[in-house]
Amino acid sequence: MSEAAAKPRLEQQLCFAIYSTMHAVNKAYQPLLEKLGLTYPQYLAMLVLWEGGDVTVKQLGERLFLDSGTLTPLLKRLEAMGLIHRARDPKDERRVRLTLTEKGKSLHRDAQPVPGQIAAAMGRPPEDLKAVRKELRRIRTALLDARAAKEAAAESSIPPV
Amino acid sequence: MSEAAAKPRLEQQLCFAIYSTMHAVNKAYQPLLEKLGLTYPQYLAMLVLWEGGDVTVKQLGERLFLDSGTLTPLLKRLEAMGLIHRARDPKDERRVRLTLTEKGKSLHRDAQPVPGQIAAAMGRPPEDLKAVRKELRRIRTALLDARAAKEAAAESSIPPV
DNA sequence: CCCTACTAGTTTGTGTACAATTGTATTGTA
DNA sequence: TACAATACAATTGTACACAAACTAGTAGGG
Repeated sequence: MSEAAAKPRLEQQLCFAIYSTMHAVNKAYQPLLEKLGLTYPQYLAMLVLWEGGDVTVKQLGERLFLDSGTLTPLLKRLEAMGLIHRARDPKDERRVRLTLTEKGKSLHRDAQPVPGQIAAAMGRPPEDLKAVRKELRRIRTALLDARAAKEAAAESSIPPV
Repeated sequence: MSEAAAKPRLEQQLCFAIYSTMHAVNKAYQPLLEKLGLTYPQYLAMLVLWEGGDVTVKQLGERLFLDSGTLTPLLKRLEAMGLIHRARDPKDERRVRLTLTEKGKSLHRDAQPVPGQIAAAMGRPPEDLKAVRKELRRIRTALLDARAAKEAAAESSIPPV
């Protein structure tokens, strides 16, 4: 008889909160990144490259938790924009090394205000958000580990632990 | 000279934590939902329909924070699977009402264990996750409000507040 | 009643995401 | 050296996600 049973379960799910907040984040970035000509995933890739040195596609994928199927077309677009250069590593032709062009490097300056504007839109000092960030990363790790454990168990007949 | 300046900024960003955790969530759901023949967004739509009554596309979009451009093809797939029925509302032909088929209703039973399995994979009792969920929803609202305020300001020459 | 504005949904085009497959290069091992 | 196993990236096919343009239906003011 209590109304609790009839109450929406959707809004009570953490996963949906992550899902819908991600969309809101994307929409918040969109007008800021539009000026730079970037999408949010493209911006993330540029963030990694701005941090330093040249990187392989695999290394970028490990940082962003994305595979080459997603990154290859994304990186081709960045290359077409003249922001990066893609070239097979002469030392290991399997790898593709990514380097910033001058245009790509100079875009870093234009992107400086972005994090601050997003933080402002979130409406709370970064300290308060640290706990959320930390917990999200713990969840991410837990979910990915559970997945990896299951895959390992499926491949070998040896049960995990 | 401090190493802090050289430290990766990507991992310090809450937005990236949301972004990458969302992907992990998606991957965690995938093997569970595969048995039901659903994707995660399709599952969310079914959750709303399972909650009760028939719903219009617009109402569903408000619940899921998705627009009709995303929902129309998704709902067509659910209809093709025989899970839902889509029909124009005779009272207002602009609206499309969504109703569950018997097959769609019976799928609810098969989906019962899913939330529990996901919660288990997250590796912490739901109480600990409530704070995160709450804060994410606050962030989502703040970002969407900021966006709405900007749109309103752009449309009228009257400055907001 | 007519005409305009508005609303709901569909379509189109671009850009992620990812599983699965393919192609090429490297490594390990007999 | 041969040659199987592995590793890295690209390709293919499916499914979101959203802006913008489009279609059709409704409501409101004259």
